[in-house]
Amino acid sequence: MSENDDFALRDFLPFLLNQAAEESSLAFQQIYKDRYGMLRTEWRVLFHLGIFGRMTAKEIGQRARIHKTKVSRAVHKLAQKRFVSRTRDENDRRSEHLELTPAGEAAYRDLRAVAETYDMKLAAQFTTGEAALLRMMLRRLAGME
Amino acid sequence: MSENDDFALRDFLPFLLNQAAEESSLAFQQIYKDRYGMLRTEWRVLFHLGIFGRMTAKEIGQRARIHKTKVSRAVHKLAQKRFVSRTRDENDRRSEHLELTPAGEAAYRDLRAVAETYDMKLAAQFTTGEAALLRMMLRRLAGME
DNA sequence: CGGTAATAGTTGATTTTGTAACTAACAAGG
DNA sequence: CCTTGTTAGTTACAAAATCAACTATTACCG
Repeated sequence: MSENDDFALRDFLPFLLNQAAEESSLAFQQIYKDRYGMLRTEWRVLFHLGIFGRMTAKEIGQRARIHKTKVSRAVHKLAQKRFVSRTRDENDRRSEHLELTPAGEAAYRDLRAVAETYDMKLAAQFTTGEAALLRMMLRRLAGME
Repeated sequence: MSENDDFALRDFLPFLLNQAAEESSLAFQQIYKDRYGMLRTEWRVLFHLGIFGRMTAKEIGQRARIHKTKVSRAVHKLAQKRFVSRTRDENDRRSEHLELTPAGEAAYRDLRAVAETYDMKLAAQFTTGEAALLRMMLRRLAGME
């Protein structure tokens, strides 16, 4: 039997990253799910529109690295909830521009406030320098440089 | 419209952690999927048995924070593949002890070697000290201290 | 003991995701 | 124009995750 190998699962980065991601998403997930019945992709789309303003589904997918079918379904649900409006591009009628409605804006602002507080709480476990380094390293690992 | 807010999605830790986790898991996932037809939970269970030796489904779930239905299904598939053997506990016949078969051992050793190499490659993006700090911070975020 | 509660693990129904194929619109070359 | 190729987005079907209910067994307590 190969017990006590020197390989430590608790140090394996993909494992560790997943555990940290799951754990740190939990409480925030609960909020956007309970308050607005949203899924992960939905709040991401909502935030993208809240931060960058009007954009197309494709642009969102590229920025957030979300597959187009996921974006499509998220946009559909957000539109059902009257959080986003969709208007066809008159020059290229394949694509449509997405924008937050006032209700969507309100939800975004609410969740953004929650996110800010939440993020600060997470980061407070470290020194300012450590937290900055962490974000930098995560961006590099995510290929978001 | 609320464009250009000071909130930056690319710095939001739950988002960042998820992106890093997904990106860094991708290539490794491809390997255990292609070579052994495994899912994420399956290789996790395999690794737990490989590292810690004989244990029950419940223990695995607790250590890895995986829900019991996920563990149950993963164990089922690993047993189908003849990678784990199951033997009932004679004192408490509700639970059963799981153990890697020789074939399971082989798969574990193979994947462990891949994981080690892969982890080193990921960590090589940083200095030794940075990498150690990263793992420490991730463990803290994951509640694995 | 006997009945209720707790535990290990499984199964089934519902939701969500992933993959591939599809529609509609535009582009480019002949 | 017309054929072929590309692009934005949707839909259909299969795979997987989630949640609740279930079985079998053991523990607790009057």
